[in-house]
Formats: sequence, structure tokens, C-alpha cells
Amino acid sequence: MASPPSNRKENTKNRIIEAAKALFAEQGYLKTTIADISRQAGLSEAALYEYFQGKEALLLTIPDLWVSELIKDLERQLFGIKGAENKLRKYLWWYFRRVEEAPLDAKIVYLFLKTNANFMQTEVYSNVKLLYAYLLEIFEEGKRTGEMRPDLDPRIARNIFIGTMEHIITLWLLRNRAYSLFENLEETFDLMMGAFKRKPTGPSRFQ
Amino acid sequence: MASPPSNRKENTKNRIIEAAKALFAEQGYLKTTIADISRQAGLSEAALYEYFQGKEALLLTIPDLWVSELIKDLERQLFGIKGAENKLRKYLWWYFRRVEEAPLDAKIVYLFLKTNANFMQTEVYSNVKLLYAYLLEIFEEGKRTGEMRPDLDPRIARNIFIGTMEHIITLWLLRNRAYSLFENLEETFDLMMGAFKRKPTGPSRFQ
DNA sequence: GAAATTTCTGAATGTTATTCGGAAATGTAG
DNA sequence: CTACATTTCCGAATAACATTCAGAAATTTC
Repeated sequence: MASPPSNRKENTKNRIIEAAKALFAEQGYLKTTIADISRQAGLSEAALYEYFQGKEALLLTIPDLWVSELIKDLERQLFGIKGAENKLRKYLWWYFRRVEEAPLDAKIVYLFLKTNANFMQTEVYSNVKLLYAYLLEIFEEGKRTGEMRPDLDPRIARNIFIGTMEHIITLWLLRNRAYSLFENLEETFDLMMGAFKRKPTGPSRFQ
Repeated sequence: MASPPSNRKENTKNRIIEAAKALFAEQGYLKTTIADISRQAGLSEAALYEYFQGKEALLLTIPDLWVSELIKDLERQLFGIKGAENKLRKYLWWYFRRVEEAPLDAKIVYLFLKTNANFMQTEVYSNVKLLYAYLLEIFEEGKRTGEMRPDLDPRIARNIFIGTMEHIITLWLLRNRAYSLFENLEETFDLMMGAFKRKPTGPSRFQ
């Protein structure tokens, strides 16, 4: 019963998800009908309800899968990287690359999810929190090792970091990804780091 | 015909807007029905269509009014303030205060608007752009006067500034405004400014 | 106070999401 | 291969909405 998740079933489910993802991302949640999705997936509207509880559950499934995957990947990516700044850099480049590779998922997460009245209660949200909690740890490490300013508040630094990230991504999505997400990324990163890093006490001053 | 916008009509229109604002902000756009809105406003569903083309037009009217008002106020607020840092500080505090005063409008702008497939084509969007264009000018002024780093890219600085602002506001809205928006604002501002401002060349170095 | 205009309403209409009853397809066991 | 059980599917209801329509009530105009 639980063991072999019959390939047939899995396949159909995936077809539905892919169809929904494309349509939601293209026309928005409201303008996409169940009829649209089931037609694109090649089955009847009624059949779709064998796989998902309803339209909203279907919407939530998409980012749920994506973010779960991200969580699994994140630790692996950061493993073995030394230093808070290097970790932050890796985090940013890694995340942007994942967004560029899965723009439909990103669009649903960034443009449609927050709309949802009970977004805060979803599985997705708690996974997003995990993704962001990692940043807190990195800033704390940076303070401990002296790489970051001793008076840095990790939550504030995280707000700046995430806020900037999300803003760049949202703009890019709203503008239909007409340019590369990585444009000016180096400069943006350096500018933020300038705020976080400990000021090098010039060799001669203060001693 | 165009001159006296009969008070009766204006009043009803406002009642509808207030009802819609409260309901959208509380239950979200999807779960709010025209029946809900018209009941709360004290008229029939059909009558509502005398005032608005439809549900979506009604949604867009709300931020449209709010953002237009902000635009009108912004210049007045910044008038007479000297220096880029002082202007940025005023901008941030002014904007947060306006958000705190009109959290329902803010919620609609931040959580429901971007969902809209043709948000980019709306009046609201071009007004939001105006609001943000102001920041560019301020950063440019800062560079000219030497208050900001000479190598600062104003668009990047603006991304960081707006991204941080929007992130703090969005979190606050999603958490039902359970705390003050101004918590840690001073520290956040200072941290960002640290990135933007020109490094003070210590009195003795370089001469 | 009658005619014109504005503002309103109850009853259609049309679109969608969702459910229901059972048919077709697939799998299982003898 | 055949009978039976299970899975997967569909066409036809049902129900919840947004929106429109035809005309009634209220208000304004002259």
C-alpha cells in the first residue's frame, strides 16, 4: 500500500504539477482554471481531484516541493566552506542560481504565496524559515571569529541580506526575467559586506 | 456634470472602499465576496457595480488612492532637509509612520498587489516607481557632495535600502503587526548607512 | 408637482470549483 | 483465460460566485 507509489500515479501527479506551475506562473492563480490545468495535463477536471484536494492545495504543493529540495541542498552546498563571508557569498550565488534554474517555482513563491491568508501556517513557511535561519548562524559565527563587527545584530544583518535578495529577485520576476539575475551581484554583495565586516584597524592607528 | 461630485455618491463610494479594504486585508482577496463587501457597505451587490467596474478594479482603487496621497506628501516632507543621510533618515521614518497609520492599505499593497498579473501596467505601479525614484536622487546627491562613497552605485544602494524596508514591513504585516515597526529601526538605518557613507579618511592618513 | 436623473434592488446569467455515481482500465488470484 | 477487486477516469450534477439586466424607489431639476 505504501511501498510502491505506482509509477502511473506518480507520473500523472507530476504532469498535473507541471501544468499548474506553468499556468499559474503565466496567467496568475486567479485566471488559471481547473479546466485549463486538467486539459494541459490531459485528463478530466474530475480526475484531478483524485490527486489534489483542490486548487489551493495544488498551488501550495508547488513551492512545498521546491523549498524542501532547497533545504536538502543547502547544507551540502555550505559544507566545508570556511569563513562567514565566504559562506554568505556561496549562499547568495547558490540561491540565485536555483532561482534562475526554476523561475516558475520562484515566481509562485515570491508573487503568489504571501497572498495566501494562511501562508504562515503552511509547511512551506516553516521550511522558508529554516532556509533563513541558516543566515543567522553564519552571522553569529562571523561575530565569534571577529570577521564581522562585534556590535552586529545578526537579525538586523539578516533582514538586510534577505530583504536585498528578495527585492532583486522580485524585480527580476516582475520584469519577466529580461536580464541576468547576476547583474551587479558582485557589487551588491560587496556593498552589504562593507556594512557587516569589522573595520580593519589600520596598522598604525590605535596603538 | 463634472463639477460637484455629489456628496451622496462620494459617501457611498467611500463606504464601499472602507468595507473592501477591511475585508480584503482580513480575509484576503479570494475569500472576500462581493456579497460580503456590499453587505458591510449597506447596499445590494448590484448597486456596487454602479461605483466600480468589478472586484479587481475595486482592489486596485485602494492602493491607488493611498500611493497617490503618499506621492503628494513626500516632497513636502523632504523639503528643506539638508544632506543625503538626513533625507534618507526622514524618508524611512516618514514611510514607516505612514505604513503604521494605514496598515490595511499597506497590507493590500505588499501582499496582494504583486499577485495581479497586470500590476506592472497599473497606475499604482508608476506611482510606486516615483516614490522609489526619489531615493535615486538622494543617493546621487550624496555622491556629489561627498557624503557618500564616490564609487557608490545609486541603483544598488536603492535596492538595498528598499529591499530592507519592504522586508521589514512585509514581516510585520505577516505577523499581524504584533510589535512596533520602529523596533531596531535606528540600528538598521545605521548599519545600512555604514555601507553607503564615505569612509572618513582619518585626519593624519593620506597627507 | 411632473419629468428627468440618480441610485438602488431582486432576479437572471454565466463561469468556475467541487462532488457524485458509475464506467473503463488495470491489477490480482484461481 | 476468467472472475473479482482496485485504481483511475469521466460526464453530469451541484453550488458558490461575479456580473448583468429590467425596472422600482428615491432624489433632483425645472
